Amino acid sequence: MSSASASEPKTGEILPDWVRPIVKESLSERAYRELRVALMRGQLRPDTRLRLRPMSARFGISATPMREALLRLVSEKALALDARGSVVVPRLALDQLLEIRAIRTDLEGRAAAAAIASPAAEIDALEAIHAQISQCHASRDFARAVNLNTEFHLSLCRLGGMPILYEIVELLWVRCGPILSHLYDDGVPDWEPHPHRRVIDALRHGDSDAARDAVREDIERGGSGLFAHVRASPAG
Amino acid sequence: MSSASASEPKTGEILPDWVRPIVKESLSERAYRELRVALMRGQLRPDTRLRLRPMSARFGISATPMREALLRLVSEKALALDARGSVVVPRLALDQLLEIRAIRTDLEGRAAAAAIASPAAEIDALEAIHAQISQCHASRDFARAVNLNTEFHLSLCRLGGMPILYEIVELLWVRCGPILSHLYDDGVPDWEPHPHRRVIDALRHGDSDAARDAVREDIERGGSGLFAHVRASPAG
DNA sequence: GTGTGTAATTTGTTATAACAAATATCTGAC
DNA sequence: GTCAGATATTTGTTATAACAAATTACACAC
Repeated sequence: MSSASASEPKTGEILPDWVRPIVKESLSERAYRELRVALMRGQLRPDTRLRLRPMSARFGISATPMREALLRLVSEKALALDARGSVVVPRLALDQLLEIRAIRTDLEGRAAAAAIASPAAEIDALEAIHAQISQCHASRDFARAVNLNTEFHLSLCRLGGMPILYEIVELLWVRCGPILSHLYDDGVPDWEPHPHRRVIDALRHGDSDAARDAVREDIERGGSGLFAHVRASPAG
Repeated sequence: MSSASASEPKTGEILPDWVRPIVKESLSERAYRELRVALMRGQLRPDTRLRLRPMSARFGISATPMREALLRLVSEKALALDARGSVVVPRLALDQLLEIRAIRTDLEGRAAAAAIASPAAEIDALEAIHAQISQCHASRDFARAVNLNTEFHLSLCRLGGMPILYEIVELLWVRCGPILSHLYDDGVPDWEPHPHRRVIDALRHGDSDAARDAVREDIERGGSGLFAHVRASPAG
């Protein structure tokens, strides 16, 4: 799927938008995709067991494509296998959360630096997302703020024009999905200016170093609410 | 598999070494692993088609686990699907090779910096690998040099103690596997001192910045032989 | 009540079969 | 020889069944 899939409309379409590439999606891919967005939206709680046959019944498909979808997410480590071989929603360990943050620092930082080449319209779109985030903060709609924050980071990452890097980062976000809903458990940070704003300004000024540093700071200082929902790392 | 698998013996084992954790490996996992090492060793040429039933016959298993193994490698982008849905060994595009190199710069650099905490024995092991590489250069055994070079980088990466980062980097190496055998097509670089050596020295001195910079330089200056075997990047 | 054994069910895994679409092979006309 | 068309085979996909191992349910003793 991937590169030929619906992920990147990208090229300026002349055709009316009901003309879209025929994507013949297999049953396993559809199940995969649905489970993936459910994960990213925090709709699957850690330790939830996803048994094969009940799941395939819920999706109205047979065991074979269901298993393919589940195993694919396992291979991406968005899901995991317990001792029995059952698929479960994994619980992040502290080590893992810290490591993911460090990797995101590198990769999202690089993407942000590369994003200074973006057309102004794309930067405007980024700013629009952040404006919505600010609104959600004001109205204390944290559930939506979480999803918008994810969208901000992934959109920025996409602007970097590095598809391989983007997919890696996206996988890292999926892995954090099950605990992302607790992002604001510590309350709304009162940074002034908000790092997102600094990113946007840096992009507008073509300052790649500033863009990189701003994202890095956003990653490093944010997300404190997640740590409470993380498993103490195993002894080893 | 991964975290519970055989990848990390790690903890100082007291038990005799014939006592090893019983790994009940499913048929699909075995096929997956074999294909993966074949890829990493460059034994599968780009554009090779891996048809489902012939492959399952070759492995002596049925189509179901064979398909699982193939689709898993597809999801890791170590393999790809052509228009027909057949699994093929992908041909890297120039953009992709450049992007992989950039990402490796970040991630292997971070791992190298983190590796300064490694015990001396591990650094010795790294040095031993590089010594073998030098021997291969002298005897012009490039096939082995390629594999040893991979081993050097992955071992260094493992020393960083960041398992998530390690797996990402390993996937990037697998993706380069099919063209890796051409690493020395441009001849043996006559860098003095070899960046590997600078890495080792930096680790011994606990100089994380130097370690990071040395790996980065190794990545950025090396691998020129690969570019001839890369597909011109698609227009978009 | 608590425990213990057995039976029934459910689990993941693998093999096999059915299906449509695509590919390959063959046949025959010219 | 070349080309057209029909047939046969092979392709990926999905469903179903068979299997062993694990889990659960349940009945019965104490």
